[in-house]
Amino acid sequence: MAKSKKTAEGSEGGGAEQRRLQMVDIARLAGVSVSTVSRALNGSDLVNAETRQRVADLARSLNYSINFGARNLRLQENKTVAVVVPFDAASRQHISDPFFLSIVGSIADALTDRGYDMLLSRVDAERLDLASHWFDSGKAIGVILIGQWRHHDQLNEMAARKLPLVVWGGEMPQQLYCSVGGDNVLGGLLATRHLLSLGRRRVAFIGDANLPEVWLRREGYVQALAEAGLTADPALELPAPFEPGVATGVVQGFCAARQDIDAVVCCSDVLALLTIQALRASGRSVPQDVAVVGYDDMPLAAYCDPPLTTVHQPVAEAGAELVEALLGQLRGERAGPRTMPVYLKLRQSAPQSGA
Amino acid sequence: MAKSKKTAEGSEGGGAEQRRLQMVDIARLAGVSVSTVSRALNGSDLVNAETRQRVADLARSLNYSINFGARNLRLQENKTVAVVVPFDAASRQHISDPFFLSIVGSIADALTDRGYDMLLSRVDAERLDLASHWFDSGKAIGVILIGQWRHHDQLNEMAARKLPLVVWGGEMPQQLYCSVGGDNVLGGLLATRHLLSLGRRRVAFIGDANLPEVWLRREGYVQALAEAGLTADPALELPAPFEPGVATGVVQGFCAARQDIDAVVCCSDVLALLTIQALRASGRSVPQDVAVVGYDDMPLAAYCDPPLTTVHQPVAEAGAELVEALLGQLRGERAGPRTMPVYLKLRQSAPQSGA
DNA sequence: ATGAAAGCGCTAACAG
DNA sequence: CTGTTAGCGCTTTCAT
Repeated sequence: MAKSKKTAEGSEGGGAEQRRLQMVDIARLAGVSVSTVSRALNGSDLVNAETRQRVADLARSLNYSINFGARNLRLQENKTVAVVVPFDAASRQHISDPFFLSIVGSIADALTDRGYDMLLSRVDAERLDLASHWFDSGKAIGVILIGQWRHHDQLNEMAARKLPLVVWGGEMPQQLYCSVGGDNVLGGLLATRHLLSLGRRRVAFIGDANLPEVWLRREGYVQALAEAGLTADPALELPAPFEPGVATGVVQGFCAARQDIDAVVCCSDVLALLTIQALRASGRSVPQDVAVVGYDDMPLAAYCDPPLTTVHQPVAEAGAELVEALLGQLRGERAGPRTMPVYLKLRQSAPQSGA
Repeated sequence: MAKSKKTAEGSEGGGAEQRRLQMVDIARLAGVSVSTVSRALNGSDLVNAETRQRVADLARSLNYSINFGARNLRLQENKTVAVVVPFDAASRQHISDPFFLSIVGSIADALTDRGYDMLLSRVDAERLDLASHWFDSGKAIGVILIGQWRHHDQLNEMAARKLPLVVWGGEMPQQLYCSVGGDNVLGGLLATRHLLSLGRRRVAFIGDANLPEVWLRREGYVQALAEAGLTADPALELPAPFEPGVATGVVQGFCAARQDIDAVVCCSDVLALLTIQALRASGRSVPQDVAVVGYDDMPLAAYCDPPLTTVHQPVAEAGAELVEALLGQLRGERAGPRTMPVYLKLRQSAPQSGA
């Protein structure tokens, strides 16, 4: 408000705490015009090598860095990508699932490697469409959304509006947006098939099939059951959400009620952990009485009690895939959804039959 | 490069996929000047209420959002904060410790609540000073750094350069920068005192005391030992880093070599997990033979094997504290370091004596 | 109550 | 090779 001092606060005094250095300053000091400084700093060969060096040195010694806001405005360019993590509005649960956090880290690396900045934010999982704000406002050139949640429809609509968008999640029929994700059907299949190979026959499935990824995993689950001549029993399915706060009670109730199950496929490692606790609370041991398979293979999965047998998701590669998909889209490429391989990591919660 | 089409691509055709809507567009459609649109959208009462409404409606129906780059440039203002997570250059370990990730989530919430954006990035832990780039380049109004690591000196220098900076970490003597952190001395004290109260006498300490936070925790460790009439035995201290990749081998070697220890204070929950694994590998049980206390109380600490007794850090409050400290600094307040209380969360890895 | 014009820090024609 | 000039999209005096 009250800061209209234009040119003042020069180089004389000792208290230049405030104004940020800009091109005109280094231009003056170097005795050239701002254009020359601009060119020099951008390594243009239109400027004398000696001058270029002098300007560069001066800039470095003064610790000058360019004002990207101005540069971007002028160039109509932007190197920022918005990464948006949905949160559960009801519980207002924070970003906390280790898997989502890992994906974010992976994206951060991929963006950094390519010279992009990452704007991280959260959005109400019921209003995924609000994520387009980052693009609309020019703050980001595109959006990477972590998870589809319950709003496939909103995502399709965003894609229809030509929002540069990539979503971590499963590939659904008639999908307009670009998704990148693990092979969920395969994951569900491998997990279930393994449990059946252990001789288990009452295999429960824990996860909210309203979410595309879970729906697909359930497809794999059903398919594996069919291979073994079994059909899915609705009584063995529990639509628990990913948020531990909400899931805990639900899972406890389920485990206490279903004393007949001998195996569980969980849709995240955190759910698997909760399930194991609930099973023990109801007097059963894991894996002896009930074998449990998790999903994600989070970094800590190997250090749980017992170490989790789980479906490994390709987190390390995920970041690069998501970023490449987005940049490809911006280059005008018509990138379709991408499904990445997953595999079953065997540990103690559902060990190899011999173990 | 090849996009100099100025005014064209108007309202006629059907293929207006490209150019982003701007004030001049809605001005034209509303039949007013851009100044009026600007004022209307900013709720200035200099504009006729009816006009203001009409403009607002039009903007909303067209899904217009303002270009913040331009706005910020004009207003010399910026609502973006850089959050920087150091990474280990040697191992190129990703952001992965659950504790750091939790802190980031907490900061994200705090910033969102206050209407700020968060730019997330990583920096080489040996060159923390590079984090100032976000400020220097005008991309962010300040920097929140997660952890002090080995470069207290660089942080002091950054603060001396008047960089708006807040660091998660411990309070060190002669510190020029603003830090916010848990009470590390107290944490170390509580952990050690508890183990001693269990009758343990050979208490190891695992953590790299070159890091200020660890150094302070060790102070508490030494203090608790002194209370019990003991002195720290250098042979019981292991300077293991936080990165699991590097730490694993070091911890295994230590546990195999030191068969005499009966308790361990670890400087993170992940280190505690690694330690427990290593102890078991060398034939000892936890907590019977060796009791283990972790640090952080990460979300999964309760679900490990065994559930971890650990020093609880105030993650949920941390975000707000860090953000407030930074904003205070920007308002010119001379905010000193802030130390937040911690407490010991008792679980099975070092249970209450009765258990 | 509204419009015209200037300018935030930078880049890119366009002249020299 | 270098300087002058115009303008990115917006806000804000200054005139109406």
